[in-house]
Amino acid sequence: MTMKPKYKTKQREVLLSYLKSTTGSHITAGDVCDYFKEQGTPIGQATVYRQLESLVDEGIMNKYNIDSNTPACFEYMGEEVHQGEAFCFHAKCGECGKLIHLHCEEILKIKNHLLKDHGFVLDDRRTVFYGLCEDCAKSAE
Amino acid sequence: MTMKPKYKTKQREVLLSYLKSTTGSHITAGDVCDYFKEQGTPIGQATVYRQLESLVDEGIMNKYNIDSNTPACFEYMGEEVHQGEAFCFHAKCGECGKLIHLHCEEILKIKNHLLKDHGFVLDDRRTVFYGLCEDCAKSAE
DNA sequence: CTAAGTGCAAAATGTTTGCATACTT
DNA sequence: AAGTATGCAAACATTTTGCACTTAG
Repeated sequence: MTMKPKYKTKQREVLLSYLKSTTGSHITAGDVCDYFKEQGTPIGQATVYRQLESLVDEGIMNKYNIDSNTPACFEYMGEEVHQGEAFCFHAKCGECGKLIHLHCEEILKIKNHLLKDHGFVLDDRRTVFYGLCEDCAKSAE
Repeated sequence: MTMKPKYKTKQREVLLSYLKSTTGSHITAGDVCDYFKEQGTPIGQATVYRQLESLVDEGIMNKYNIDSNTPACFEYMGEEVHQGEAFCFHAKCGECGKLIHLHCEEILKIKNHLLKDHGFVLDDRRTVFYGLCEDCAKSAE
């Protein structure tokens, strides 16, 4: 577990506040950099990347790797401790790129199955289901 | 669907034959390039990437994006037509990198659930479950 | 005062592209 | 002959790193 002490810097504070404001949607490191640049208070990209990485370690942010060659997606998860209670899966449409949040109980079954029958501890926050959303599935066929 | 006519070139043949020999494991584009270089019969990396991409479109190979900043993983799926019948999910250990193949029926339930309740057509071949394998889960705690 | 964070510019990586040449059909 | 594929090198985009400097504890 990467859990070194954390300094409360101005950048981290401002970042965190902005990230919180994006709750429910997804942003890339680039988006974050752009935002602060436009605000006239730019933050070094190295800092953005490093903070984002820390926040993922801390469980405050989630990181999704949709495709190689596509920037990683981050999502604010809240600063409370998530002890395996909160769960949130994502389904990503490979066609239009839409990202669907799945909070339903059904999904938990698969988690239990993986654990019991495969000894595999599923990480809700890092798993993405790929496929086609309703709209794209229709127009595809 | 990207399905242009395909020429039967020497590179494609040799590639396909090698890829077939890797059935059951995973390789990166770099691995493929290295292999042929070592064999003394190098293939241009552009060709490797382009063929790999075609093969994915054709359903002969699968592509997995484990992490950004990590090369994409490819897996040989066979040249027979897979019409939604064959299914194969993967669980990836975020710790040791082990990749587990899941062929069990249980997993199909989630596919149906996503379809019925979310209108989402799950792509078996592109979805990867992230988490911890049995061994790593143990040593982690 | 020490450890950690910042920011810049420079690597590093993986993947894609332009283009002239060679091969398939 | 027409349409693809190949391969090289250059281009790209994202992410990481080295290093001197600043800041938090």
